[in-house]
Amino acid sequence: MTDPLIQDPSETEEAEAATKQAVFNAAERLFALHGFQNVSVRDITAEAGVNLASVNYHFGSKDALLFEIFRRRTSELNRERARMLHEAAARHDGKPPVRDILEAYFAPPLRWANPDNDRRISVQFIIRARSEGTAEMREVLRNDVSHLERFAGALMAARPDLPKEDVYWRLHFVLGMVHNNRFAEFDRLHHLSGGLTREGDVDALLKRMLDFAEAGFNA
Amino acid sequence: MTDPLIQDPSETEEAEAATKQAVFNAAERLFALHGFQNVSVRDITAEAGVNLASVNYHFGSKDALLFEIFRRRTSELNRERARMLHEAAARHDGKPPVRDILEAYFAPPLRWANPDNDRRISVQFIIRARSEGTAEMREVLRNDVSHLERFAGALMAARPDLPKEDVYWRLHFVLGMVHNNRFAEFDRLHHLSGGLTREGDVDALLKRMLDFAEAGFNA
DNA sequence: GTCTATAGATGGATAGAC
DNA sequence: GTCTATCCATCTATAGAC
Repeated sequence: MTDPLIQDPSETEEAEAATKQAVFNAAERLFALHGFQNVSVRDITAEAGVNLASVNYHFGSKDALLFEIFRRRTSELNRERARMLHEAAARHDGKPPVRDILEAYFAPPLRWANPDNDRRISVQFIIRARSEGTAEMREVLRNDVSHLERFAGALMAARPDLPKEDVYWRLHFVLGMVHNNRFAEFDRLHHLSGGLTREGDVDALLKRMLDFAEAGFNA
Repeated sequence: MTDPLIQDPSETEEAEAATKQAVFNAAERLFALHGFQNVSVRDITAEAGVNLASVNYHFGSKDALLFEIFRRRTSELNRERARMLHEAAARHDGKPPVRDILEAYFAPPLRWANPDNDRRISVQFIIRARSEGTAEMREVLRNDVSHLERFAGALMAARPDLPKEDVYWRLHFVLGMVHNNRFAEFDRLHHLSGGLTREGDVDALLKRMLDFAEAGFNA
């Protein structure tokens, strides 16, 4: 690399990585805010400040870009949940109580959604993927139940007296609570309550969710 | 109307109404199953067995058709909920308990979703509208909180000891439980539970939801 | 690698014949 | 009122110049 005409490869890689990352971030943000079908490749490249062909060059296609964002974010989120569940198990001789299990599921997306957290937008992206995702993404969601199985198993161990059928249904209700935490729903609630509710206080929201879900689960 | 060449106007009106109704039904079904953006005017007219121009002739535009379905179905659903809430109040001297209030909110969409009910698809349409709706529809949802205010007020009367802020948050959690009742989520739950859960039994599902929500609300 | 220009496909809307 | 043919806008993807 003594030839001054040859650009430092690390610089080239960094520039390439920077463009790719700019596209990734802009796409995640726009998809999360406006929905998958309402955002065009032109919108993304304009937001990222790169040329129109960048999406296809770096990701292959719009759908492939969407899928890569989806895969990375769900993977990161579920890993964090699994880690918290593991820690809860370690604290309780392998048998954590219901509330600790639910906290391992609730806390990661709530922390991400903190107003001063960079990942705030990622939560909205993931929630949107659940209802607007492509067939490919829904297939992944449908088949990748492994992380949910860990939580279902932990709940059954915590409440061995409860029929498994009941555990699954109550888990379904708990999931509904999480998936409903969208910007639009918070806005509506804020409007309805005359400004009483403030979703910015994630610690308070986590406690509210846990109080409700724990009581419901142990009904 | 003695001239046999003049068609009976009621027949004409019926034919027109039949075409319009066919478009309405096909659109509701396709939108509910595949999402708003994934269904074209061509898909709708093909499904309805009418010509391509029918949508614009009878409804003005694709968006206007979408909005008309949305308006009619949400109106019908909320009227049924209001009626049940009114009946619950009549049964309890104007102060129904939490469980009866929640039942008035839960029961109508669950009854509609019964497998042998024609309105089964309408519930899915409404749920989809909440996340995929146009700006116009979301604006209606945001502003038309009147029916939710009735339920919030009833809950506050049932639990005057509870801070209003808590009532709103718990109502938010309850709404999440309802909005999560989609085909895709039921499929996923069915897959996860190894077939233990059967959402076809709406009476059993209503009881499960009420047990969970009542306990959560009274936590 | 970047960017422009454009191909190729799709969809909403409409004119005009019947 | 119905239906066909078509216009026009938009979008993804890509070829080719630099």
